[in-house]
Amino acid sequence: MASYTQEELTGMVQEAGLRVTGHRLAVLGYLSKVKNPVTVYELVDALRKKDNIDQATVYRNLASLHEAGLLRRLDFNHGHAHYELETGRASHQLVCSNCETIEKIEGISIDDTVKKMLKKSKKFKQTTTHSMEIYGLCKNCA
Amino acid sequence: MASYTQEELTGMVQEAGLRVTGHRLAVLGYLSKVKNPVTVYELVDALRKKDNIDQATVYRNLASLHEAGLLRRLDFNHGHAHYELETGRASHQLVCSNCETIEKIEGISIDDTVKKMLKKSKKFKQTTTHSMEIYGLCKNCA
DNA sequence: GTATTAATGCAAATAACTTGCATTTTATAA
DNA sequence: TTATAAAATGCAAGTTATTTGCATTAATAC
Repeated sequence: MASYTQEELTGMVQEAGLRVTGHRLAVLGYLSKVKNPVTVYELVDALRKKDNIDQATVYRNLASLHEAGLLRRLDFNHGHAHYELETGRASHQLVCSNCETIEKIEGISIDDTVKKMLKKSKKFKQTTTHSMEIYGLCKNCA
Repeated sequence: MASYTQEELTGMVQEAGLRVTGHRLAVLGYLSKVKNPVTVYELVDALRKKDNIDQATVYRNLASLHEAGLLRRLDFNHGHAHYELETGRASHQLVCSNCETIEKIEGISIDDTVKKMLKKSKKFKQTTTHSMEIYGLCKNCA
């Protein structure tokens, strides 16, 4: 999606107050290149082809980057998490309830809806960025 | 939320093509009485107080009822699934990204948004019911 | 009622994810 | 630079949520 340069990624990591390591940059770099949220398995698999990275390291990096606000963690009821770069903008996707197909939809806004929800809420008065998953059947499964 | 009579629950199970058992009715009955989606743990805990039900049975009933379209399975990035009755209507909730607070918000519609998303989609041409989770910080955590 | 097939309990197995610990590396200070 | 404190890493082992195998029991169909 975004595809940052190595220098930009380094800057992002530093500004987040984290140390710059090859593995950390690799995780972030990979996520900056894909268009759909990826699973940890996919990430480990892809990074293993270049570096010798352990899955524990991948999990720890995902956790620290997420904690620092650089990543978004998504769940599509597939039994494992998906991650994507945190762009600051909302993240909306269609998810197949039968197979593991997902499709990110860009260019729509539900800010008004979120405002309405907050107005009705008793427990929340603010939100951070949000994600929305709409379930259905993909063309293949329909 | 809905709170059906025993007869109504029985009818729902039969129409779904499933056998009517005490445990199955208990699971469905419990879910028909709570207002927010519940965790499996909460369900097991609550049902254990009345019946001697095994957690494997709870999981299997949740799976069969979900498969039959009577339940909705939700995930709030808490590491465990939540379930609620499938009402046919959309399910919208605010979710705290810090603690486990969730709040179901009723009475809003995002049908237009879903239509827009489908129009932009390449992989989907229909959706079933949907759920939307908006993340933020609850008043307690803010 | 009896047969068929699904439901259940219990224990063991998986899958996703986390942690402990000894060993590098990175960033900071001298 | 070089020394140092703190964080990152690999590896193996541990958790937690969820699933499964199997023998037994109960629900529906005939």
